[in-house]
Amino acid sequence: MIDIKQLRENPKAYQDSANQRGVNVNIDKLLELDRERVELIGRVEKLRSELNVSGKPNPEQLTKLQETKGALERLQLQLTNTEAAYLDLLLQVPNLIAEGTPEGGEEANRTDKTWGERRKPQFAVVDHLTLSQANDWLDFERGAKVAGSKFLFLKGAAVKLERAVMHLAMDVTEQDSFTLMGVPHLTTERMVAGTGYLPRGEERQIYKIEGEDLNLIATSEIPITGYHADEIIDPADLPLRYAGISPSYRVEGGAYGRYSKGYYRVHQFNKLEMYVFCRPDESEAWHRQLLDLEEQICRKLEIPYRLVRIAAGDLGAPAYKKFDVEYWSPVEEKYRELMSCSNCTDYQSRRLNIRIRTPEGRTEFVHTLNGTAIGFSRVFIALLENHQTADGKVKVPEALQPYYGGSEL
RNA sequence: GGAGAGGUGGCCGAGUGGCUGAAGGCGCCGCUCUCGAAAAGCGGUAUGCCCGCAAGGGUAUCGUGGGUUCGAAUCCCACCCUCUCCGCCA
Repeated sequence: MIDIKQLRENPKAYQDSANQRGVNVNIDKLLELDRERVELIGRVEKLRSELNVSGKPNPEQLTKLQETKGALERLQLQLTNTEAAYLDLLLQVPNLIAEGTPEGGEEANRTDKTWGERRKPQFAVVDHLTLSQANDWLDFERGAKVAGSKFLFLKGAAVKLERAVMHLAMDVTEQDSFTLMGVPHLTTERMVAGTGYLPRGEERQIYKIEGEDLNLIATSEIPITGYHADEIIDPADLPLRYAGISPSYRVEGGAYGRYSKGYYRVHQFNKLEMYVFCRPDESEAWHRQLLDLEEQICRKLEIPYRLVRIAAGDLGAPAYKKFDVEYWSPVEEKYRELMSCSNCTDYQSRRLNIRIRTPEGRTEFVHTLNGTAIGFSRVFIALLENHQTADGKVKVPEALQPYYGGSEL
């Protein structure tokens, strides 16, 4: 959610943001509803103050009060309707866009940095699906039998590799003062929407439990954001850093195609997610820090990568500024998404009411940021493709060997 | 899942229809006293929204949502959560 006061002052910035993101929102309509709402609030509260008399009224006064009450009820109904329409629209307004964000869609994403040697092996690198099936690491057929397509069983060395990679990343984040978190894997709709995910509708990414206000999380970002919902945090406790480990459940409706084969896009994968609550003036610095940690993890795993600044049209509603880390795929001969890292400023904290008390005694919304430490499905692909040997083995990167307990799989 | 008890401000805790945003205490912040501190005394100490340049005013909030009433923390209904006991269970 955005700040209506800021929107009143600078409606154009919000309309521009929506337009650039390709979000269809009518800011003028919102402002109109806002004016209507304020006017109604004024009238409703005036009537209320007339009703707020204490003591026993005489019969004459009683008649008058009953009339006022009737008028209030009619106005109140109007206000409720206006307020609902207003809120509905307000919640659709995306965050502002950071300065320096490339305009345009995905094609406008800008590479900011490239690291690592892209391998050009003498042999044909086998894709992860073929290699995994040959070694019985991933079983999609039985995954489909048990739960449907895009579900899988992870087996043997793949399970050990997952444990090792997670453990390594947990150590990296913990050394940087992140508190490791196990989280509820189901949350209420308020938490889903508050984090900026759409719990229903066409674009829905979230599985819902029938008959209950519970949804499977698409990332631990959702319960972690909710962790501090409705709290006023002592600024001395900031930044609050968490690394949440959990499965991510995603509907991925219709998102098939050539590049989403195998483990790349599935309904469930395990993830370690970094999350920061910080003071508004520090979010820019924390964004860089999160990105740096993501790079550290890639380097330890010896995965060649590049940093991409996400263009306006490719930004989700909560993100003010976003980078992706993309791994080099020798199979596809291109870079593909591995991690992402967003500064959501006060978009999520407003929705979930997470504030600090300033030294002047005022309250202010915190800023929130998130970044992938490990999304195992894609890390698995990146490792298999980049550390494959001519004889169809996979070399374990040096930093990972102590965690894995071996040098190849 | 069943039975019972309960949910009031940062915390404890009064309050069963009318001036109660809410007694009292603790904590916290200021001031007085002191060389300083403690103690004591005095004062202050929720959040959202609306109007206002401001001072200030208005309104809402006593788990949540509805209802009764001129008026609800107090009465009624539904739901949520916590505690105790029973059942079930990794």
